[in-house]
Amino acid sequence: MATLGDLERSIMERLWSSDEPVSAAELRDELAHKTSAGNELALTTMLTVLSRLERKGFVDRNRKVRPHLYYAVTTRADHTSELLQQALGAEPDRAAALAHFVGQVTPQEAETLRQLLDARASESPAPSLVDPA
Amino acid sequence: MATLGDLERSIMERLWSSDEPVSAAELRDELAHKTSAGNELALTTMLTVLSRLERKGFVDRNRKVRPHLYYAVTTRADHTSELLQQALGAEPDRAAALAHFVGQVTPQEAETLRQLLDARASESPAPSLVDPA
DNA sequence: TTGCTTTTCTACACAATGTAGAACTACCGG
DNA sequence: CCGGTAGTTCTACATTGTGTAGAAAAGCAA
Repeated sequence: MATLGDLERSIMERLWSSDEPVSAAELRDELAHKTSAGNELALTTMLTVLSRLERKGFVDRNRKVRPHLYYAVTTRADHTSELLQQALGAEPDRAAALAHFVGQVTPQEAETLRQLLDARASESPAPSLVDPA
Repeated sequence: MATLGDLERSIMERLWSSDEPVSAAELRDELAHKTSAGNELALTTMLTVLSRLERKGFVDRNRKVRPHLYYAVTTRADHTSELLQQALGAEPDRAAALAHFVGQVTPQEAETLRQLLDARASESPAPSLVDPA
């Protein structure tokens, strides 16, 4: 999975924040992302980056309407989960890494994790990798 | 925390695999990292990359001995843990992300996590963020 | 002091990303 | 059907990170 640049990430954050497809112009206005010189981004910049995100598989768009409307393909949680998997993937001693991780997580999150694990345990005995909703 | 390129990662993997400081020449031989043309890496390439890793804070070296000896500053588990934290850090709904994550982890790892959480729970009531060994 | 070993400096190619103008396309109103 | 405007794609350039390594400098042993 490709990684995201700063602008790309801002855009994804915005797209993830709602399911409503938005136009490039809306995005530019909402982001109010300032260029180094302080000006607002050119619309073409938005369009370029959105195209790249599309190519990377992060967004899709409705081309039937005239200002094309863009939306995220996956959820942010999905993405984060992938990042987590990826971080762990390179690790030969996953248990050790998990140990460190658990050691750094907040108590609330520890509790959340415990509950999630319990829920998981009580599910189908054949554990799926794609967690069926 | 900066990210690592392919060669940088290979080097870190090697350094993480043992506590013995190694020279650039040893690293080059052990890695047997082939350049696109199939030749072995030039020693200077190793040295360049090691310097960059040093600048990034991933490695340090003993400059008192003549072939400088390099070693990793942190452990791999540490690094992975940071990656995990980082992945989670950008996520506003951490619980949701953790849910996805737990849903994708292997059963063995789920068990590991459960044990780690239990161990954690039985520790000092004031949870530290740096898990005291 | 000289010559070899080792390190640092400098350099270049290539990809990703931010940025945007130029050129093209589609559609609405006449 | 046609032109004009809104909107999209093409092309382009700067910057940065990484892989790669030669040239130059530095340290050291004989």
